[in-house]
Amino acid sequence: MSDTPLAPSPAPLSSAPVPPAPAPPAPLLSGPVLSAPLLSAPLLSARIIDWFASSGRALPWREPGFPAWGILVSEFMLQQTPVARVIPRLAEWLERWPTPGALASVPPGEAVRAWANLGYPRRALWLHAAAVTITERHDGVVPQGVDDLLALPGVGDYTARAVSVFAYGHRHPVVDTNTRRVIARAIDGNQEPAPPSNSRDLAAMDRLLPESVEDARVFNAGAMELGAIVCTARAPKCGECPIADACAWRLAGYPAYEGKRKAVQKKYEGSDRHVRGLIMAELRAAHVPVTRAEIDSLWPDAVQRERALAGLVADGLAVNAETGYVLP
DNA sequence: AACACGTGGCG
DNA sequence: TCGCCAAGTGT
Repeated sequence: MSDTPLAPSPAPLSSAPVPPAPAPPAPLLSGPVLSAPLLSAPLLSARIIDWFASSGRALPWREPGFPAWGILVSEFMLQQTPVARVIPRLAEWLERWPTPGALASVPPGEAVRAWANLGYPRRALWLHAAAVTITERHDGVVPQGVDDLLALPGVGDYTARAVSVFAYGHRHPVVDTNTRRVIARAIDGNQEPAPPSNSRDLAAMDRLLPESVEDARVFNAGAMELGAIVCTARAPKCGECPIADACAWRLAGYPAYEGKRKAVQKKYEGSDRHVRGLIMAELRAAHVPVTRAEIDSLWPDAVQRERALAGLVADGLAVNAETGYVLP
């Protein structure tokens, strides 16, 4: 299946993802990029809401009655970690620590250990610290307001809004990387969004947000879901998209992205992050202090090794005990 | 604003 | 194979 005689191969303008399967659309717009949706906002949101009801995934945190604490934990775990890897860890976590108070009562290192290989272990530390704050300052109840949530460590603008909306049903725009891509394509006619700008992105989402509190919640989730499983970064499935006929990017003929490229992710192999990861894996696995000798055996370059270890200590992820290093 | 920060799966 | 990407946050 290596030869594709049918491939039209029209001079690749860039390395941009090939326009989705059902090749370029029928009528191309000749004019400039649109500044408003072709579909009225209510019509567009209704399409996404209906599509979400029929095609959205049944994820744990979408189950009726899923606790606010569970939503908060899931949002922490989902920061830069794929859904499939989060699901089993989340279940374990909530079984062990069903409330913020339960988590707050154990040392932070326990949270880091249970975080396992989800990546970015500082999130486990932040989640533990958030549980402590919730326990001490909010009577053990996850706060509902965006400002209170924002004050928690590790909770930024996305997570604060997501919890307020998905756990409590408040009406706010929620913008994540998926939503940004959907808006960039469907509304702005661009393959990729411009670099994130909080005020701009929230305003854009706010213009589409249904008035009804319940519709707004579902629309927020639906826009994210659409970006996650249909309007994907690499090979969007426009054939499955509920708003394909109104998509500005599609109607413009899938122009390649022109704007600023997002910084290329630095190579992981051999990086400081790599070394930190090796040390953290060792600390998680050990139930007695990890000796210097053991740490030294993890990575040959002493300078880089020390930098990584010092960084972990500075971040509070490792503690220098009498006989070696331990989780906090 | 640009970068650091883990880990693994997929095309 | 290897670069891109994944429900971001903090500095």
